[in-house]
Amino acid sequence: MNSLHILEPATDEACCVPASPPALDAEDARQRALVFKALADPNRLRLLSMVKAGESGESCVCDLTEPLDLGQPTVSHHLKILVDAGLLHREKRGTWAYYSLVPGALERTAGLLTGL
Amino acid sequence: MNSLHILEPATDEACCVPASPPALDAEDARQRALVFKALADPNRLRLLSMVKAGESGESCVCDLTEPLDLGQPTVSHHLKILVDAGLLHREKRGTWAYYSLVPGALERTAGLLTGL
DNA sequence: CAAGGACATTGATGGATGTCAATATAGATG
DNA sequence: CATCTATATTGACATCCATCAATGTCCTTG
Repeated sequence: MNSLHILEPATDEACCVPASPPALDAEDARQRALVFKALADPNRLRLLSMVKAGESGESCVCDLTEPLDLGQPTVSHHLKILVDAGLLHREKRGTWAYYSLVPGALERTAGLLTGL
Repeated sequence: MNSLHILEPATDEACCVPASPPALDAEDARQRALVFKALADPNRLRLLSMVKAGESGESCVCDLTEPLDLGQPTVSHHLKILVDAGLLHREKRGTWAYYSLVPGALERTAGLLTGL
């Protein structure tokens, strides 16, 4: 906090009362930043919205590759990042890999923001 | 969507019905990604939480520099990114620059997620 | 078993990003 | 005006990241 909530000493030193302990320790911040890193790419946001919009709740890579203007390896790479961030779930059935939203993941991530 | 919600044609082609139009056009996705890019750094998350925790709702750079383990120019740089993203507000009073949360910004950003 | 298809992995590359040291700016103060 | 202090800006540098081409893996099907 800075100390103008009651008064300043009237002399100098009006500022620079080091803010309360960071309120978010370095490790916690690092963990949360990982999720936002996963969201910090336009194509990954589009992937999430496409998976969410899919009627069955699932989409396979080939469904997702064409609408974006990206190669298949790039889409696989983005999907892996979203899975690692805990936002998407991956299930391999036969030749295809089906991706679906992890239930509640978007809401929990939203809570990371409002609960800062 | 992929067509297993009722049945597969039993033959081939079970997959690869290109997902509905991306549900999020490229430009919209790019804009949203900008906000999440601003959040995708541990030190910026800590800055946000410190500003929010400040009793007066404001913090100056010198309040924020010490708790993090960063130089002053680096903190100024991060703060600028948060301002550009529309998350923080900057007001210069005298020698000091006071940063405060833009009211509702975190909630609106959270809405970007749940409303994907 | 051979061939083909769906997806993942690897390696390379250009571009973005976080950090710092040095410097600039601008307000306060003597 | 000269100096000090708080903050911003610039330039450099190392690292990370998005993308692609090439290749590998695994399943299916003939």
